[in-house]
Amino acid sequence: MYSQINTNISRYVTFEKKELEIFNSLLEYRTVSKKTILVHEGEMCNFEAFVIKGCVRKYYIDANGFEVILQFAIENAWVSDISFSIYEEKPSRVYIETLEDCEFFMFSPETKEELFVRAPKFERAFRILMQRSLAVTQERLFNTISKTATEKYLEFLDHYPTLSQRVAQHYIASYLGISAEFLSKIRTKISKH
Amino acid sequence: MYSQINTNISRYVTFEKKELEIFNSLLEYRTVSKKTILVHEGEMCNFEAFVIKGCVRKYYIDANGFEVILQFAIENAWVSDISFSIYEEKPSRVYIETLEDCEFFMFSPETKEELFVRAPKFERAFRILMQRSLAVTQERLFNTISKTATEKYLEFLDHYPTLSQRVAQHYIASYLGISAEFLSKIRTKISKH
DNA sequence: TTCATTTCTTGTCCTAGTTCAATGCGAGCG
DNA sequence: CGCTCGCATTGAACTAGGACAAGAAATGAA
Repeated sequence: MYSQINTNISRYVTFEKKELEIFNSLLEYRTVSKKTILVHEGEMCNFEAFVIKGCVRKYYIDANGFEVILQFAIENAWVSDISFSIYEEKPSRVYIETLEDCEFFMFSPETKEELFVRAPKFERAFRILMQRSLAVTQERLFNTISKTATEKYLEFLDHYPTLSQRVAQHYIASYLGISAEFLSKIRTKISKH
Repeated sequence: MYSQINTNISRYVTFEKKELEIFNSLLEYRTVSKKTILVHEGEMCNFEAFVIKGCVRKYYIDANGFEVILQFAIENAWVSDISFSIYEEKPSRVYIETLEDCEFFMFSPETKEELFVRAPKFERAFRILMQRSLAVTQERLFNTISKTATEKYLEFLDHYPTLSQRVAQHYIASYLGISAEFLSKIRTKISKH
């Protein structure tokens, strides 16, 4: 049960058995059914979640009421609203919603702090995870600015080959920052070569 | 001399005098004159820099040879290519260039590691800095996708009021993901209300 | 002070992507 | 089994923003 998350957290930092035991003991296992909203705008995002199974989307709603998907998280990915910071106590501006039936491991900010006190090496692991998320987000920002819709879509397929089978097209369009109709047109053009 | 950077690093974590002394002793002070490129594409980015004075830009060059500015860093900001990771040994894809004469404090990856060994609490401070950068980048991604060019420009002015006086318009355009000509048109429209 | 280089502006034409319908099409549900 | 209802497709008209070109203004080196 813990092997997935332990492999994930050990990717850049090597832990001793004892440290992983502390880690595992603090995790909260939770199943959530399809189409459940875990965080609403304006609420506090009081968890950090590791996806064991399933798929979620994290999104903002813009001034005109349009959803903008910031992240899809599938198996072995982490999701939370990091713009929330315990230090600033700002409420979340994002929504996090399951797209499939999901299994998670979750942390509250308090248990995360407890983890850092009891096994400080995790501070390092989470720093590196954070760093990688930042790298991914910067890459995405660059793509969003510099590539055409078609290029973005092809890159998406390349990068997340399974996801296009699992989530609705209009979610992918929202992730890419284009309209659902235009994505459909791109797809028909691509399919005829 | 160290007060700026010590205030910055102590913003979310409280350090003892001794810890700050270790930190300061590992910093490398460096002055760099205007229009110097600190990292070229394909090179390793072997530093993390804190801007004491001056202004730099960090940018990619896209497939068509266009620059896309990812970040401006002015006084009290950190800049480095985080997509570089010691763990992956990938060469940098970004350029970092000074726009004014600059003063920096710099870390190499090795001295950063040394810092973490000698004063592990810094691991936490850098995790939180990372977290904040991620929040800023996500906000920018959201704005890039959901706002019009005019909205983005007004928000930029609001967010970085001094920067528009300090850097060339076409750099701001590149940061906003729009053409320099179009930014000029936006500006004339705004100035006539 | 002058010349050169870079930056900014303005106009015209052009295109990638949007908006708004209308229609088709599965999949879940009674 | 048929009926929704959300999802995808297609088309036509529209627009935000880009590309190009040429001139004006500012900066800076000698």
